[in-house]
Amino acid sequence: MDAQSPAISARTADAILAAARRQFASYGYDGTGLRAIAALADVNVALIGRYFGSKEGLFLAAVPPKLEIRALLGGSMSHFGERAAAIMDMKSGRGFDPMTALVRAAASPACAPALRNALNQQVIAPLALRLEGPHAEARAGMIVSVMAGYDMMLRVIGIAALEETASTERRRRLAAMLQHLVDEPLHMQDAD
Amino acid sequence: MDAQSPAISARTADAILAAARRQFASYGYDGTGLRAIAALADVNVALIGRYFGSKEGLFLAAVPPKLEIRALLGGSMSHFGERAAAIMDMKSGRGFDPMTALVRAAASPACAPALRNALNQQVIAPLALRLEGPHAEARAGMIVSVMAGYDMMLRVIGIAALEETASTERRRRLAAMLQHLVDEPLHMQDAD
DNA sequence: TATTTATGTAAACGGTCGTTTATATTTTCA
DNA sequence: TGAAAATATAAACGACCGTTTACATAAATA
Repeated sequence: MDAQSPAISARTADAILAAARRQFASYGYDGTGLRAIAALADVNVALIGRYFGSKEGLFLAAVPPKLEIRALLGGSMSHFGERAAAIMDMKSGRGFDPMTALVRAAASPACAPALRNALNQQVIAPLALRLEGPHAEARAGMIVSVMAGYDMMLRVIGIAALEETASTERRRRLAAMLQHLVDEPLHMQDAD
Repeated sequence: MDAQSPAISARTADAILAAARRQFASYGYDGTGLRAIAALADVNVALIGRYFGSKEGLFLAAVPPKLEIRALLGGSMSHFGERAAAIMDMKSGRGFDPMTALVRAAASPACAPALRNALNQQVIAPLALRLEGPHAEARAGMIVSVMAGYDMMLRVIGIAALEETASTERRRRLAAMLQHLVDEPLHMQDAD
């Protein structure tokens, strides 16, 4: 086989990817060690190097492809806020949450460029296509900002004011924020 | 002198604190090395240990005390959104920005608890006191979420959709988000 | 000046990290 | 079966980290 593309066992690669997603989402990029990923995947550390080249390569293969907003775009945009807020609230502790992984890894210089590109192409651009009215891209960016900030305060830092608020109350408020950005052209008609 | 409280030179301590703030805000907690801080402060590395005990001790002394919202609370709450958005937009590359430091450090387990406490006591609580109507704490938490998310997307990740939007346009949109949360009781009267 | 106190410095320690090298085991298939 | 390819492993490397120790200088004080 070609020396630059190592022998691949799909099962092993998937195990590594799954373990990496869990660790990156829980401990961020810097806080995650390759040995911990390998142990979780029940695999030797050196395999990570062979399969993904480097820690950065593994991160790029694991996290950015999972950043997408398609699940939120099914349905009418007049209920986008509710839909998005419901999904943001549903997150199970078990599964891998790409938004939390994004928030936890964003500060690492090795990740930021890839996350920026993935956000632009897989989230902001498709979302903007669904937004009517002017400044669609900017409003899409702002929608992502609100969701990321919410995730950061609720799950990464753990602000009591959010944690102790009833889930339905939190959802309603988040939904209003997001829907406001979707409907901005309507509001602007009776402003300045 | 007491063995537990080391000899202190206020000038040196301040130099270390200033350098630490710059580094933490630029590179996050994990991405900042004590040797880099020492070099920037023109000081020996060992002094950091003597003055602040540990890296975590230095961070706690440098960043959390700077997290406060007092500057935003001067004036009527009916213009809080505009005021906050203007200040968030004004950030110079030179100075130390505690909000960016927060976003960059939030993922590190050594920081999150202290940041949570500082946010609660120095930002959310005083802000909630100024909010009229129900759910003041939850709304204050949401206001902080929006500001942090905005900072993260604009400055830490660098989303083009926000960067390339005119500053006045960005400000207006952020201001509307924040003011919506301040005025929520008014909106709720003609909702459900 | 002599002695103590305050402050700063240099060097090393133990540990963890990402990565690499060299070797072993399993699988494929002619 | 036997050679070749694919896959996995163990061990080590060098670099950086936060921290500590032992020592040096400067300031203060008696």
